[in-house]
Amino acid sequence: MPSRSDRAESVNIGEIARRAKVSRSTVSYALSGKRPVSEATRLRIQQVIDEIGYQPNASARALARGETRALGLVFPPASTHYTEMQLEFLGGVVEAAAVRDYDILMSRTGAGEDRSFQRLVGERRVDGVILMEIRLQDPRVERMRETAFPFVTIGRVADPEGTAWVDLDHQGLIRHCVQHLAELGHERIVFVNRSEGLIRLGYESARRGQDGFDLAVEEFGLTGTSYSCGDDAASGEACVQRILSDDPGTTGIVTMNEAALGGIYRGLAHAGRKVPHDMSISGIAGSRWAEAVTPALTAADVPAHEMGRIAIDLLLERISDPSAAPRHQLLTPPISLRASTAPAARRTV
Amino acid sequence: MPSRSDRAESVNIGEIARRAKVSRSTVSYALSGKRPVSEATRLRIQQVIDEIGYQPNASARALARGETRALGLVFPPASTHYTEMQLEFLGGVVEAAAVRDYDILMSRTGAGEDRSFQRLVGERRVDGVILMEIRLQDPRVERMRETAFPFVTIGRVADPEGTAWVDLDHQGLIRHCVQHLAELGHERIVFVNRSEGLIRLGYESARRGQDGFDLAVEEFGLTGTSYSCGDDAASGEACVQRILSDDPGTTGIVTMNEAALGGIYRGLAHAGRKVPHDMSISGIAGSRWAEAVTPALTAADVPAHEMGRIAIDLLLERISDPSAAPRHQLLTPPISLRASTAPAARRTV
DNA sequence: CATCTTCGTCGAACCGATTCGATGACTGAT
DNA sequence: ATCAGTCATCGAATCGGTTCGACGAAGATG
Repeated sequence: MPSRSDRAESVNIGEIARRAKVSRSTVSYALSGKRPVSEATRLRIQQVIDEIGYQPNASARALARGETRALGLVFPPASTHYTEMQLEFLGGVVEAAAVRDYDILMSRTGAGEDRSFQRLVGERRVDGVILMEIRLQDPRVERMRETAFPFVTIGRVADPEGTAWVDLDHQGLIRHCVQHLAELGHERIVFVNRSEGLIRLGYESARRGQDGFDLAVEEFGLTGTSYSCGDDAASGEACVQRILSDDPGTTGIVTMNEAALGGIYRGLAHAGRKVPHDMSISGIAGSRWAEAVTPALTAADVPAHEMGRIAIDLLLERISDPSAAPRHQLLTPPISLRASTAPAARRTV
Repeated sequence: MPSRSDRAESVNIGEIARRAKVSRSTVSYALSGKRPVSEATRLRIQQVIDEIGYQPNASARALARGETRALGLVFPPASTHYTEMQLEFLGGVVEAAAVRDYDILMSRTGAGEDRSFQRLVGERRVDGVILMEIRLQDPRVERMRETAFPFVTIGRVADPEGTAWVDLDHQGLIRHCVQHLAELGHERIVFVNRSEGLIRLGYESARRGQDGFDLAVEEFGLTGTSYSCGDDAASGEACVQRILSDDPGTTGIVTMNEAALGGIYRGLAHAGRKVPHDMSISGIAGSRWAEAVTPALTAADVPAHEMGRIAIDLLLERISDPSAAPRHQLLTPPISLRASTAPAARRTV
């Protein structure tokens, strides 16, 4: 049975102090530079450190300093599928954090169950959190607002006043897609949104994308119908069948559902519709998904990696100066013209 | 200027003790149950806790207990693209860890630069680490072996003796794919591996998959050529062009490169080859990628989510009993027959 | 030469928990 | 009535750092 004293004998600051024949505080000051230390002792200390390979214990430091140098990334539970964009975003976050000497702690937060979330914030495991998958009305955001714990949202709530956030302008981007199709002469188009469930929950990108579609359809005087669609290929295929049976005269599809994209293409192929000759498609998607389909998708490329970096910067800003007004950033990436859109064919239905 | 005493006045165990009129140690015992506490005081303490919402500080607890209740996930740097499988795996890891009350700390480790890795292990931010993207000869593994820090590898090194790991049997799975094509009568097949760079680095799955292909081609008496291919659609398309110009008589493709899959299909479409009529394809891929292409890919579905769970279990085993012999698990998921393979056509070249 | 700084260093307190040994109250057996 | 044995609780030490106030020595100033 391990007794209290025979812990893993990690080298600690006391050991360094002893060997360098100085006090522990001097070692600390030599390392942090917060008070002057003579060149001679600094050298002696450094030598000892190099010799036995000392690295300060993170928990002890966190306790003493009152900051953990870790940030939380609260991402959605497994039920919803992950998208390329989320992964890309995660990479950006981790990378940007590492550069600034912060670690990223992952947390999944489900609907009611927020145990892991409580661990992060309540037990002060992190200095701030990034909330993903924001809903227009989001209880997590309300809670964070109350507790004054530093946070940033990816996506924005209905009333984002006083919160820091970074978001894609889904409304504007979808409007652009519609405009693009309208300019190509398409008149009967559809919108393939994400799943019914996400929309009902008030998932902000789905809602704002929907608004963008509805407004744009009216603005350009088109006929537009909307469909919700699960985040997988099979749902995409089924969705296309519905679309074509509802209105065989449809010539354009706008979508935000990158995971269903492969299925949408497959459904069209089965129905004998060629892209872009018989059907034009455009939307919002990570560039790798957009380029994985044939023909490649004309789409607004989500700069997910950069969004990760921005999120970190906004969050660190909140942490270092909590009293400053929160900033935000609304991104509008340009639409990459690829091969999936073409002028509307003169159809004689 | 904030002075030392006006920290964020988080409620601490002392505050609880004061209000409940007991000592701090009693509060601690009431919470941990490591010593008996009378029902009356336990209730009083619990009441105070509920009232002012106390949660023990993680850093302090980590320092006192000598364990952080966090695990590190060391994943590859951004240069290589992420695959569906990695994301799925990450989800499995985070979920399994959460269930066991552990958090996951992310770290990217590049070739030489292992600053973030040092933070995790050297500063004892975590109790153990999971290493991804293992190479046959992996310096990280050697280092971990020496330091006796608990770890698990995803994928196994050339000599995995004495390490805990979970891996896909790439060699066996690729052999199965080849066998499947051989049984369908294909005689001239190719292998589309991952990128040249990864193979050269000794990336274990790429190497073992290659071995599987080479051995199987010999075993079944086929003609087989291997190609390396970047992790993106464009590379996949280019690769198909090379394949068809090198040997137009090729009728089967086996691949481990899920990110290039879309490009492979596109290249075949451009060349006028129909899948599976003119060309059969099978391989190893996450089921979502396999089903995103048309026709859907006959492939060994990577149980990435489950691998994450297994990795956590193996790691926690190492942590709780470092002296026990490390265990491992080699997974051989069955091949899902989808629509991308068919009997070889009688070609008259 | 006494006084005032400045510099370098030290000891002690502190961060917020856990855990060990000790102590006092109560119970039950003798 | 006494003594041993539980049971509940407390105080103090500890984990490994950081930071504050103090203090002695050296150099500058008058």
